[in-house]
Amino acid sequence: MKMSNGVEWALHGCVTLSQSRDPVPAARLAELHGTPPAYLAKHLQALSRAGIVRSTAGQVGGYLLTRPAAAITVLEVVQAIDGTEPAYRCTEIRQQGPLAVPAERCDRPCAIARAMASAQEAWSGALAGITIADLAAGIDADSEGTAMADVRRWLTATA
Amino acid sequence: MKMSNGVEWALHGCVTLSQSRDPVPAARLAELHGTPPAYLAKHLQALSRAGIVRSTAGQVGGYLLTRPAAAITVLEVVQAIDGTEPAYRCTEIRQQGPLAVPAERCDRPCAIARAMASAQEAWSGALAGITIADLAAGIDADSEGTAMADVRRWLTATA
DNA sequence: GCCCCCTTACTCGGATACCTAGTGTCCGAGTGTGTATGG
DNA sequence: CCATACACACTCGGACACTAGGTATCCGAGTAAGGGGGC
Repeated sequence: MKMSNGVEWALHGCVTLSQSRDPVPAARLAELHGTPPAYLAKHLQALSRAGIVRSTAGQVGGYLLTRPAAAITVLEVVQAIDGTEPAYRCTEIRQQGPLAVPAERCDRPCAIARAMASAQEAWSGALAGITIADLAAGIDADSEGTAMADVRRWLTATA
Repeated sequence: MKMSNGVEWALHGCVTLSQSRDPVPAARLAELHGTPPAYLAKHLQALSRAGIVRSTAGQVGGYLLTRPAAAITVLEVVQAIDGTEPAYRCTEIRQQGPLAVPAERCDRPCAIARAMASAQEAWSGALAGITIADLAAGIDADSEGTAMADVRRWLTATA
């Protein structure tokens, strides 16, 4: 089970975008995070499709959050990049083989699928309880309150 | 984020093995579950390496659980097949780019990594709280108490 | 001086190669059983 | 009748192809700004 690497870039990108009131081009974000520009752009497209960011074309265009950072959960970003379907997919092997269970009695998921689904639920719940604003606050706390100010300064410096 | 398909087979296989006191060959398990025999064998090898099942060679050999089903958690089986490292791997991009944080101040994981780790913890905790015995009981309950008896009968029938 | 149009440079967006990791399969090494033989 | 040695059939284990999804990249379509020209 491996999560797409783009999730990390998308989360960092959203935190950065939360500090800007003007659109930020993908190339600028890539420069700040030291990531391949084109690949980061691909993931930003996914965020755009999910309605988390809004893109503006043209000369001073770029990406911008559609909502306040406190209204965007980590779960939304993860699902936008990595997809919404759960990690465990039941292939209904209980309906296979000599002891197959008839399909009519498989109205509810089997016990194994239920167990995996409950774990997935716990995971999703944890991520849904954290917002981009929380992440920004955490990063700020780690750097004694200077990190976000530095980001804001850097974004406006070369703009 | 996609979990290996072999996890489902391994869990079903462990439930089946919990119903047998004699070794069960991989080919027999594959027949019961309708899965490719060679591929299932590959995953059983992983379970063997993890110490969850014990293999016996020879004419009446096969696989057997090393512990009571109530002492084997779903988490163990999942990690044996899918690996122990978490789905999210932080690449420390905070140390990249023009606003890089010096490595000396990165003694603890960044806020994003902490958020993902807490979610992973919730997921692992949920799976660690369910045992193979619980799964067997759940499957039994779904079929009004006949499923495990049918498995035991089938295992001894063609042995 | 003001308005309109055009050029320009910059942006995103999707379509296109590459590469790792999961999927699936096969054959060889090892082992315990069962039988045939000799005492 | 019992012990021993052998041959056998069956088991696992690791090594070998194949395929899908993630990784990385590029170029074209579209747009807003800014400058130049006309009124």
